[in-house]
Amino acid sequence: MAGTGAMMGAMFGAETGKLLDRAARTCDRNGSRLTDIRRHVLGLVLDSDRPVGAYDLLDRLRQSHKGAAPPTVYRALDFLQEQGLIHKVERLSAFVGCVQDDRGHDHAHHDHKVQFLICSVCQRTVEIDEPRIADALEAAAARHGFVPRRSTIELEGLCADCVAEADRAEQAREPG
Amino acid sequence: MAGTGAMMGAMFGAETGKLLDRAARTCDRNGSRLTDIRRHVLGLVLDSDRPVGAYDLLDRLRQSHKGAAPPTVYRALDFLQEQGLIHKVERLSAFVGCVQDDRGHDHAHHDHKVQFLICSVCQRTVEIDEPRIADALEAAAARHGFVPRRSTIELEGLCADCVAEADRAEQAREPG
DNA sequence: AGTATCGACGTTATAGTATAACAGCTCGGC
DNA sequence: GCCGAGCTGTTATACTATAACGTCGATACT
Repeated sequence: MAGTGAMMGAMFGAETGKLLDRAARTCDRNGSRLTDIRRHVLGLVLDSDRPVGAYDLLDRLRQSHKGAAPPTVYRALDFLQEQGLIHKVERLSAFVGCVQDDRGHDHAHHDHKVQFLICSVCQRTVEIDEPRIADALEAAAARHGFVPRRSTIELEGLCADCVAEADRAEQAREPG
Repeated sequence: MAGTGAMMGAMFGAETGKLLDRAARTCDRNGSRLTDIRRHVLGLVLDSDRPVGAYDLLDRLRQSHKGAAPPTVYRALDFLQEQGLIHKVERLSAFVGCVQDDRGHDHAHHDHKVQFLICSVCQRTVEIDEPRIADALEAAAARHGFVPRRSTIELEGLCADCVAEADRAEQAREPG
C-alpha cells in the first residue's frame, strides 16, 4: 500500500506520468491541491493527441469515477486552466494540455499569449508561442484605449500532414 | 402596394436602412438572394450596439415572424456570414454586423483577417483591422507547413469607457 | 476534544447554443 | 404545366455549460 497517489500515476503512460508529476510540483508551488480527480482529468487531456471535449472527458472519467457528472469535469477543467496546466481551444470547445518546463516562463503572463493552429481535417492542434503576434494585438488595443486581459488567437486550416494527404489524393485522381 | 421589400426597410432606422440597401447590392453582385428573413436578421444585428446571440435574435425575429424557430435564425446567420455581412464573435457566441463600403476591399480575403476587442464589462465589441497581426500569424503558420483558412483573433478586456468608469468609482472610494 | 470554516465533491436540474432530418412551398426556366 | 433548386416550416435532439444546494473531510484555532 504505497500511497494511492502513486497508483493513479500508473493509469497513464510514462510520458504522461512525468508531466503529471511536474504538474503536481507546479500546484505545490502555487499552494493549490492537485486532487485525484483533477490529476486524472489532466492525465486524460495529456494522453490525447488532439483537443478533448468536456463530455468526452466525462465518459472516460466515468470508467474509474462512477459518480462523475458534468460539474465534476468542468470544475476540474476550471482548476487546471487557472493553474495554466491546460488551455481551452475556443473554436472546438475542447481542451489541450500545457505542462511547461519546471523552471518555465511566467505562466500568468504566458496564459493570454498563446496561439493555436487547428487542423480542420484531423483536429490536431499545435500551440505556438510567437510573442510578436500577441504584442501586435496589444499595441493595436492600446491605440484604442483598450486594456487587454485575455486573448484568443486561433488559426484554422490544414496541417502539413493533411495537406500532403490531400495532395496524394489529388495525384491519384489526375496522375498526369 | 409598392413592394414588400421596401416595407421591410421601414422597420429599421435610416442608418440601418442604408446599410441594408448596401448589403442587398452586395448580394446581387454575388448572385445570392437577400430574402426577407435574412434581411430582417441582418437589420436586427446592425441595429444593436453590441454582439447579439442567436436566441436573442430569435426572440426579436418572432415579433414579426411568428413561426420562427432556431433553424430559421441559424440559417440566416450562416448565409450572412458566407456573404461577409456579419461576423461571429467566438468568445461571446454572438454576432456583429460588418457591412463594408460598396467598393470595399476583397471580402473573401478580409473575412479571415478580422480582429475584435471585446469589453468584459459592457460587452461592446469593436472590429479592428490590423493586417500585420494576421500576417504575423500566417507567417508563423507557414513555418509549420500549415495552410491557413480562417482566423479567430479576439482580445477580451476593458474598453476605454469602462476603464474611465472604473477609475471614477475608484476615486469616489479613495478621494485622496 | 470541540467546533468553525473552507474547499472539494456529489447530485439534480436546468440554461444556453447548435444542428439533424424531413416535409412543403415558391420561384424561375423550360 | 412541370421540374429542379433553393428557401422555409416544423419537430426533435445533440452538445456545451452552469445553478443551486447538500455532504464530507481536512485544517486551524480554542
